[in-house]
Amino acid sequence: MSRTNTREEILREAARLFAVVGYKATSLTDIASAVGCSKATLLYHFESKDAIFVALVEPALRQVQDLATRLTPLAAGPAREAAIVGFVDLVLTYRSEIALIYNEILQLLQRPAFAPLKPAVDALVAAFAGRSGDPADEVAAGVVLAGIVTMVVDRIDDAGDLRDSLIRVARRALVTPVPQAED
Amino acid sequence: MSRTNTREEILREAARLFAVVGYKATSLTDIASAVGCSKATLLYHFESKDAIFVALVEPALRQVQDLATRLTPLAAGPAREAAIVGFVDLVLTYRSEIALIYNEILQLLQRPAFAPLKPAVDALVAAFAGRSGDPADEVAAGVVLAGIVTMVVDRIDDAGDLRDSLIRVARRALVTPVPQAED
DNA sequence: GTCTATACAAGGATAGAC
DNA sequence: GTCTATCCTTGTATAGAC
Repeated sequence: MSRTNTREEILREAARLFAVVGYKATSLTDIASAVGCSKATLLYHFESKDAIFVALVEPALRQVQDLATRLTPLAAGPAREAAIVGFVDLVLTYRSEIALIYNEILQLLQRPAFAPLKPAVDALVAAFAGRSGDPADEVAAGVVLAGIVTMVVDRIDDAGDLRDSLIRVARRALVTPVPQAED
Repeated sequence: MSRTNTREEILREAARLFAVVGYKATSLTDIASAVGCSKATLLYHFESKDAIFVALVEPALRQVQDLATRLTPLAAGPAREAAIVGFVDLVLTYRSEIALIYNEILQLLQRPAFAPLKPAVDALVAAFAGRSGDPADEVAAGVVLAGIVTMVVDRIDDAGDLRDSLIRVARRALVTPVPQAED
């Protein structure tokens, strides 16, 4: 099969497959058959499976670096505001590429053994959100919950004030009014 | 080699290896040689490599469910506070087990192609933290940054107010005073 | 319970023809 | 540029002796 843009097709199909089943779970054979070519053709256009992945996320990588560069000359206050808005927009723009990376975890969590986790996490998120039912509050709750988990892994050897810092940022982030219950 | 607690030893060594090199990157052969037994012995005690992993994270899973259950009878306000403190403590307690899951991503990010990402993320975190240098502010910054990324992936199909919600929670969470610069 | 030996499948990657 | 065929390695799992 002859094409003008085999390389692009490989990237497109690889992105689709990585997004659906994850990077590790996608084999060169899978990509090849999706594209309609052989594994050898894949490896003619890309040095390795790894290289395909890197090619996919590379534009996003560059944009993060650009954002960081743009922040450098700014004073602390404006830098923070620019970082917040710039980062949110960046992440939204490259959500598919980021999902490629996060899917490695989602694959793990989708096993039957983890099924009971979902309702428990939902209950936690609702509690974080003050049971308001407001989507904005649930987003905030999700940010806090996921952020806490990530930071603990990131600072796995921390022996200091991590606990207090986490609790304080969570309280700050979740300052919406709580609906009054009567009993 | 005869042991009273081969099963425990398998879990211990598997946890160590999974934590160091990741789940996927750890083979049954690796675990067997760390324990000092054969692959066949591993598979006598556990149905599969997967079963070893599940056995490792299962206690953490149960604790999350327990926490969610404890929150159920509480009113919104107390539930939120109990959720925050309970969740932080839970995550800190089971950090190693959680790291097992997150290592799948960390493996990806540790490749050479992603090396330039680290300084860029550090700059973003510093900007989020208002360049205060305070560790507590950097923890807050990390929570917000990681939380935003996770939520965007989680709500990948969102077409609504996600952007605004994210920006607002970030501003709320990062309300520390910013050092004044003179120019 | 534990071992050795082995079977089996699948993945990434390469050689060389066309 | 693309293919077929093949190689090598690794992971999972089983059989059967001890």
